[in-house]
Amino acid sequence: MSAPVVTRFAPSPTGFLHIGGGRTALFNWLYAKRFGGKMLLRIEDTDRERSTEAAIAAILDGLQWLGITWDGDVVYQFARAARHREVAEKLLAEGKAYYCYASPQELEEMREAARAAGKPMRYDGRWRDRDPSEAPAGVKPVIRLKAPTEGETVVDDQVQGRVTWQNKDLDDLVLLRSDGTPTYMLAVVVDDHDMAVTHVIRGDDHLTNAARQTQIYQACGWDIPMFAHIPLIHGPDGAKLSKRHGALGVDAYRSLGYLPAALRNYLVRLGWSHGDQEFFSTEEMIAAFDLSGVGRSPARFDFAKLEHLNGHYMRASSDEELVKAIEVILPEVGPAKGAPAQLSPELRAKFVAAMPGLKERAKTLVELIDSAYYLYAQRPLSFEPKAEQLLADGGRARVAALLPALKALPEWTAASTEGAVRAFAEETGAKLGQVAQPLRAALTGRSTSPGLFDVMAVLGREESLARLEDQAAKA
RNA sequence: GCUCCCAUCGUCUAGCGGUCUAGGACGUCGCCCUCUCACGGCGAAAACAGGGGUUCGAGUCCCCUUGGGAGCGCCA
Repeated sequence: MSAPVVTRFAPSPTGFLHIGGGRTALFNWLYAKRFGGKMLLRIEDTDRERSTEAAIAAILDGLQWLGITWDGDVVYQFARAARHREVAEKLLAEGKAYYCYASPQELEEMREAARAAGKPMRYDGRWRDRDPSEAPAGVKPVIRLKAPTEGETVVDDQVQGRVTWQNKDLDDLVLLRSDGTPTYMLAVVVDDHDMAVTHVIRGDDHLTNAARQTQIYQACGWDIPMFAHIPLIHGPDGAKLSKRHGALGVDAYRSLGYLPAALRNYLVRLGWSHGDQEFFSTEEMIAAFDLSGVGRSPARFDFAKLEHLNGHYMRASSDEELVKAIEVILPEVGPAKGAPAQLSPELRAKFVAAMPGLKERAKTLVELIDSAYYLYAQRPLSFEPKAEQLLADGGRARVAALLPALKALPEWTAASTEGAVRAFAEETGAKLGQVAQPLRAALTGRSTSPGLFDVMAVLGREESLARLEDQAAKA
């Protein structure tokens, strides 16, 4: 009987949930689901200066939007400080850790000297074997781990393979700060142990930390969890995905008009693969996910591919789902694009009716809103340059000539208007496109749109004829 | 500087010694479909970083070089 799988996502609340964190959370979640285990959520808020309530809210909100759930209550690391200190003091009592009275300035000098000499920048262990009686008066000491000086520390990583460090290269890290609060290194180990975490899946910027944490586990005599360090996501330029390179919070992707399912599918394929499969439903992801499929090299973030996936998921969505998704972001992105912040029942009905033609042509919800301009546009319409050109180049005359036939239609449907327009084109010896394009321009203000006759059907007789008359009058 | 990690088309990747004249996807470029734009279909260009080994045989194993990345805090 092996212990049930327990993974955890442990962000520090110093900012929004960025895309890399989102993927880490996704991998942890998938792994837990795959093996019938649990994913825990721990907020690493021991940095009291930088942790904020707003960031915690943003992270929780981001996870929720992505559809990633966690088991049990959220664990706040700062609340466990007493337990962390207890472990540090236990190690101290057992002789596996010691008080270090070196001042920050002393440490800085040590680093400077090492840098100047081209040596590794490590703590030199000056208090490791000194008697506490030599302690300078009035200095609050930190507690450092008495790390092994010989031999090696090995991390058997599920993604990176077997990674080895010479212990002489690792220094005595601080476990407890002079103010009695735990360092990240200690807190992570104690929490993961107490939370019974079996698999630590995180970014490979933590790979070196895994070695140092392994030493803490060993000093405590605890079982070491499986480690899996996944490669980082880079920006399109290959550099680290940083804020200045446009690293966005997941909330930004929502505003950009991406669907959670699309982002999840994009993210899971960034660094992980399952043969040639590109599309994964959530169920398929869970069934197929494993650490053995995770690659070791960093991936660049590619918006073009994300857009393609998003278009795929939009087309696969029902009209009603799409309109609902639009309504979520409309208050935020609508007004700026000249669209309403909310859909009236009448407009909403038009959106639903036009959705089949609209969703074929958009890659994001924002594009969808934009291309639906003709639905919420008020007369007189504004025209894009290309549309204006179509009308100016004899288009208005054609619209005017065709108008009587459309007005005479006994019923107003896509089929009936199409019949009238085709008949008109045939009579006048024009190609359908020569008639359709000016009509499109007059009706939508654009040179591109969903099928012309669907547009007229959704707009209705009255509005369609009014827009056409607006142009015919100027012919 | 020191330690560690990585390296297949522009990008994400398949490949786990022979089935690779290297496959898929995005993007790009043609053609088809067509009332526009998309979607869809068909097709094309496009990669094993370089050099040494090991082996009957290397994209696949080892070493070096080069190029990326991460870490080196009383931050997380």
